[in-house]
Amino acid sequence: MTDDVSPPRRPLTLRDVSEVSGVSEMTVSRVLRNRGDVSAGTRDKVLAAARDLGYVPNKIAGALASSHVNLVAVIIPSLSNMVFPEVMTGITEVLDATDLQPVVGVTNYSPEREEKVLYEMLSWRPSGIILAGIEHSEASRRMLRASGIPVVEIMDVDGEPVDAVVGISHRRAGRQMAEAILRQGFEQIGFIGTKMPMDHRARKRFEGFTEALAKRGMEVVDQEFYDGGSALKKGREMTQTLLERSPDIDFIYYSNDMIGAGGLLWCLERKIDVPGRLGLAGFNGVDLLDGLPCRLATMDAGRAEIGRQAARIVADRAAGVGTAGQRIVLEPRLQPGDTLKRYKD
Amino acid sequence: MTDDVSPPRRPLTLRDVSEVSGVSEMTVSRVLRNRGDVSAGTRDKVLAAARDLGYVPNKIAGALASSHVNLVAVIIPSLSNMVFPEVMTGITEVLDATDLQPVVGVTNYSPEREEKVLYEMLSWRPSGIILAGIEHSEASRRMLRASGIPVVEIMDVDGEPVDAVVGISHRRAGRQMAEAILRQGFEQIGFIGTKMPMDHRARKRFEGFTEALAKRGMEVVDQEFYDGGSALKKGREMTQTLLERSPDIDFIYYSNDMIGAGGLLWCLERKIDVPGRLGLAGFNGVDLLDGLPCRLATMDAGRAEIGRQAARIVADRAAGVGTAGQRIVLEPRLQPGDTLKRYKD
DNA sequence: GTGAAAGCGCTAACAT
DNA sequence: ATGTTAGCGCTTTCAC
Repeated sequence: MTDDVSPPRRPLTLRDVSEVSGVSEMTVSRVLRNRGDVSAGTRDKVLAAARDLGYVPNKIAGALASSHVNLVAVIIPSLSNMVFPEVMTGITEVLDATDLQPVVGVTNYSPEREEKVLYEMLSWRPSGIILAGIEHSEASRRMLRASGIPVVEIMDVDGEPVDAVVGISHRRAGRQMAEAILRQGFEQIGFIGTKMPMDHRARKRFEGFTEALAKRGMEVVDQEFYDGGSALKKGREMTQTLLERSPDIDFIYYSNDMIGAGGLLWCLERKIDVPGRLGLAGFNGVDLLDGLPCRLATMDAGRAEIGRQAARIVADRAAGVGTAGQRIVLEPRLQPGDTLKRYKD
Repeated sequence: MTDDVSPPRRPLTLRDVSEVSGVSEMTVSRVLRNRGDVSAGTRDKVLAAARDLGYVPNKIAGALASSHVNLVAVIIPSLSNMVFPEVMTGITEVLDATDLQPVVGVTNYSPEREEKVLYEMLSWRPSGIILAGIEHSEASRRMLRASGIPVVEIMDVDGEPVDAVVGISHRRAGRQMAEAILRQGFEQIGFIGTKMPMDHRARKRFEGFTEALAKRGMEVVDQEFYDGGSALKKGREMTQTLLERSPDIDFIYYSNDMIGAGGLLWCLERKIDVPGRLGLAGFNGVDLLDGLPCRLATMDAGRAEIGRQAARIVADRAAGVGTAGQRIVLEPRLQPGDTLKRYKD
């Protein structure tokens, strides 16, 4: 083995490895990709040369020549969210067993950014695209369709997917939560949520929720929307605001677990009887809730499972098996915790 | 404008746009990259053709031809962490003003995975690499050096960087926290942390911490380490364990805010006088703390700022300005909150 | 302002 | 088991 090389002015190429090992570029290429038959001797020579030189293949050239890219674009609205990291875990878990590599792009819930990120990623011709949500700009949908690449929209199934879709019905999740609440005899129901325009899934849950109430001739008696800042703190503040404005409220439905947890902490401090005097529920089933003094009722969307299924679809399609336009609808799981059940049903 | 096209069997190329618009490939290329002089008329024809066809450039070919890739590889240990998303925010903020695009890879604190992700990313010849931590396998360091690409190691400055580095000294952060605690007259100090081998920064903080105690002839009287699960819950459980085993403890230093918050919640429930009977401190300055009933003492590492500085270095180097081997040391900021100060100093 | 030719570093396909 | 040829879709360079 030679000395450590000093930083090269020109990136190394197959040719360099070929010259050092005395083997043709083609054979070097074969060795480096474990493709075709290569004798053990040649193999070792090549590997040694590549290692000594510190050669790293140029996938740009490789991809152009083979028109094959082992990248899967994953486009999500946010990282600070607790929910998408879990989806990523599921995706990685499945892709790790293949030669596909996830590449993450973040949109910050902005359709314009989504369009830009999508364009950028498509221009690298990935083997598949996984993107959060089912609402996209018309231009984005056109790009997706025109790409000819397997597309999996995740999280939400309420709408018209471009190709495959894996998720839950958020409308249904909202409906189910409303029904569970009504079943416990709560009657004055308030809502605290994110400002909607950006978050379609939260909006759909709210719609399903109010719809189920309406079916019983009821409606949300008061509501409050927030927009950034520490979710836990916001939950606290908004819960106080809501209860001061509408003291009769006996249940609050939160659009996510973080603000719900804030509300719960506030109630516990105030010694409010939960759920006797006031019931609470959130959405997501986040890990965090495990550490709270009492467990917030919530609904788990099975995010890791969504990631796994989406990755599986992409992996299959990339391998040439599997069919376009699959639709996988998962069932949200109600987790009653300690803040919902006044009676055993 | 023509009808919407049906999904093409073959991805579109410049040549397609060229034929439709009746302009040479070269000119089409110029228009699409806003390069060189093109007459307004030609320009419009080309743009219209590209839009109608739904053409998305092939960056693989472009990158090969120009040997220029507008990607910045960002390699981090985890997404579920609350800290890296903030770093990403800082990175994105700066790169958004350039034509560079961050691409995220996740290592799950595994050196082997780091090596693999790094190799994979280097093979796409990005314009820069930002990676968390300063400890890497020898093979990884060799790859980084050999790549000739600007490298910025972030978060931690205690060690020998490959090239540039932006972060804080975690050893110093640990030392400072110990000093702040001693200044408040605490004497029986316990520690609760992550199992170390994976997390070098937590280890260094602990080392700095014990070192500062040792300087006063003191040591950590008891400690407890954890390894996964809900951090909040673990914080709770381990705090209980520690205090039952060593009831004399009057301060607990946590290796991060999440377990610290769990401990704090547990103390509040037990009506333990904080910080009179027991002081608490964590590390990171996470947003979450804002929503707790009382503010945990912590130390902010300026994560967004780290991201911004790292991105700035990469952007400058990619633009040909700036020099290799920069070293930016940020100062951790103590946030005393409500769980540290028994006296005004 | 526009076009033609050459080639980026690799791999598919076909020799041998 | 190994080598040769052609070309992936762009951009650089130079010519007009």
